[in-house]
Amino acid sequence: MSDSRSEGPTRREAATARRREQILEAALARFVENGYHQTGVRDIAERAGVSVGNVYNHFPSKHHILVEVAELERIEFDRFRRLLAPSDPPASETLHRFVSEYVTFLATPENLILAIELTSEAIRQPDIGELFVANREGLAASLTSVLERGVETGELRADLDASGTARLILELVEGAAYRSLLGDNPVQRIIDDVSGFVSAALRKG
Amino acid sequence: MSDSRSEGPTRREAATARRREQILEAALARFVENGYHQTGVRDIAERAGVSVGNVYNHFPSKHHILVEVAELERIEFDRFRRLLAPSDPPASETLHRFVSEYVTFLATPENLILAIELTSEAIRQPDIGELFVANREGLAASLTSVLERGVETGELRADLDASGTARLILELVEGAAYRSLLGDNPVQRIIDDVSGFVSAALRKG
DNA sequence: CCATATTGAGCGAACGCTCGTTCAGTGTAA
DNA sequence: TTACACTGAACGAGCGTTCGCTCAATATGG
Repeated sequence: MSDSRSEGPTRREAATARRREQILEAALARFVENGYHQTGVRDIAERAGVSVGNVYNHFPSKHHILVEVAELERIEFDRFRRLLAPSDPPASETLHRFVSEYVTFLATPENLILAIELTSEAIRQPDIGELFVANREGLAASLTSVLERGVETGELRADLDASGTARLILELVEGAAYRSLLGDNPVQRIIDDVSGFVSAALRKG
Repeated sequence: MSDSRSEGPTRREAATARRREQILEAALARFVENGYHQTGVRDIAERAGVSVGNVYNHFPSKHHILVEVAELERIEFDRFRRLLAPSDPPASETLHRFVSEYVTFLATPENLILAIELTSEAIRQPDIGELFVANREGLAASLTSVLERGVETGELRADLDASGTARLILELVEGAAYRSLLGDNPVQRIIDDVSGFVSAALRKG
C-alpha cells in the first residue's frame, strides 16, 4: 500500500532484487571456494536456496554472473580510491596507509583468491579483461596523483615517473599478497617489506 | 643390434619416451591456448596425434599431466638461476641483466599465460602449489645471494633485507609482465621501469 | 637362427556423470 | 485476470576415465 504509486519499488520488485543479490553472493562464495570453472550453476542455485531455472530468470548466463561478480570488485576498489583522494597529510604518509590497507585487503584469502580467479579469466574473456584493466587503471590514476603531489612538494624524487611508478607499486602489493597466501607469511611483515622498499625507491637521493 | 645389450634404451623404449614428450608438449600448448579446465583429454590426444586411451598409457590422469607441465617450468627457471650464479660483474649489473631476461621471458604470452594458469591452479591443488613455491624459492635464493654480494662489496644499501627484497623484485617483474600482456605495453619500457625502480630502491643513500 | 610366448603401446567405443541451458507448468502478488 | 518469479525435469553436449581388443617389438626355449 505504502509506496506503490509513482516511484518506489513494489514489494515484489524488492523481493526480486533481493533474490538477485542472493544469487550473486552465492556465486561469489562458490567461485572463491572452488573456482569459476569448478563451480556449476547447480552449486550456485543450491547455495542461494533457489532452483537452477530461477538463476536463469535473473541472469542470462553463467558468464554474466561472473561479469557482475567482477563488477562487485570495483565497488571495493572505490574504497581505496577514496583513501587516495586529495588531502592534507604528506604523500608518503598517504602512501603508507594505502599500502597497509591494500595489503591487508588482499591478504584476506577470499579477496585474493577472487582477484586471482579474475586475473586468470581476464586472459581469455575480453569483457572481464576490460573490467579488470579499468579497475586497475582507476586505482593507478589515483595513486599517480598522490605521487605527483609528493613530487611537487619536493617530498619525493623529482625525476619520478609517477604513472609508471604507481603501477609498479600496485604490482608489488599484489605479488606480495599472493606470496603471503601460498607461503603464509605474516601480513605485518609483508606490509613493512613493501613499505620499506617503496619508500626507498621514492625518496630523494 | 647396436645397444640392445646392458644399458642403452631399446628402440621401443626410445619411441615410448618420444610419445610421452609429444603428449606433454601437446598438453602444454592446449593449456596455454584454452586453459587447463577448458582443455579436454581428447584435445590433448588430438593435438599429439594419438588416441585418448593411449594418453592414459603414458599418464595416470589429466591432473598428472598438469603436474609434469609445471615441472617443465622448473627447467626454464634453472636458466635464470644460472644467470644469477656467482660471477665477477658488479651486483647491479647482474641484477639488471636478470630483470631484463626475466621480463623478456614473461612478456612472451605463452610463458606468462602458463604461469598464470599455474598460479591459479596452485591455490587449490596442493602438489602444484608446492612445486610452484619451490620454483619461486629457488629463484629467490639465487637472487638473494646476488643482493648479499652487492651489500658486502658496499655497492648496495647496507641495511638491505636481501631475502625479502629478492622476493619483492620477483613480484615486481611478474606483475609488470602481466600488465604488459593485458595492456600491451612495450617490453623495453617495462624493463626500464622495473630496473629504474629496483635500482632506486637498492642504491646507497 | 628360427619359432613361439610375452609384453605393452596404441586404438576408439562406451561408461557414468556433470555441464550450461531450456521449458512447460504452478503459485502468487499486483 | 494478468504478469512473472519460481520450480525441477529434461536436453544434448562434453567431461575424465575404462574397457576389450589388436598388433608389432621384444624376450625366451629349442
